[in-house]
Amino acid sequence: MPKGDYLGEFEQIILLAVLRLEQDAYGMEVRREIEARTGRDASIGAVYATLDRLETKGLVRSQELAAEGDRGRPRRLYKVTANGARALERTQEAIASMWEGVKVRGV
Amino acid sequence: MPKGDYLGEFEQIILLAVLRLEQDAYGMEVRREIEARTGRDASIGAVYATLDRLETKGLVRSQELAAEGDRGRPRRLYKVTANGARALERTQEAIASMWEGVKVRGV
DNA sequence: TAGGCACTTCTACAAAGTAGAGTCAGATGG
DNA sequence: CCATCTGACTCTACTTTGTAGAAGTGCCTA
Repeated sequence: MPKGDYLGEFEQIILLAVLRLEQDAYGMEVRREIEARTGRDASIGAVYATLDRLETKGLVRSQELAAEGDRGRPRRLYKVTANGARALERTQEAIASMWEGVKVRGV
Repeated sequence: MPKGDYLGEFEQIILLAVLRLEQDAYGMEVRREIEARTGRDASIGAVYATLDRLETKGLVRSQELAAEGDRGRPRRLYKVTANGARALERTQEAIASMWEGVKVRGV
């Protein structure tokens, strides 16, 4: 059974947002995606700090993209690494195995 | 959409273990359940500290149970409160909504 | 009465979560 | 052209969670 570490709750959310956004995964957009999907109003600082930490752990990697025609400064595009995907799976499996057969009220 | 706070990763695991164990949810057993289900070898200190914090937040409540015929000191039995159940649902829903339609490798 | 077992408490520190002010680069417009 | 608006990212600082392991408690047994 899995050894190694698990992702924090917000780390999972961020990683999933990056996965969903594919070519569009930069900080501000990640934040918007989370807001759109879950209604959770994460502060921009929280998002970037978490992306940073995930990058340090090798779970995402990023590349700066010069602003083409766009306004403002260049954006930093994120992508989930293979390790990131694995960590996501591992974490989700652990939680799923705890949910198995559990009923909490109507669910 | 949900406002309010979300459970940490380990908090979810602990809460689920307490739910599963029903009448048997005391510290050491919670730890064993997690080990059995997920293979995760949580330290006993981690388990109790988390149960404590969940109790402070009103997500579980506990009662001391005198050891009847059993050996050792009395055990402290935990139960998930209605708020605890709600927090669990909220957190799980948020993560599920982020997973929706996402494919990570074979999954 | 020294140890051992089953459990809980305590202490201390590392990692994750969070907010918000600050900075950067262009766009707008008075 | 300077003020300020917008979209984006960086930094700083602090709180909450996660984690380990030693210490304490109460009973049991050699």
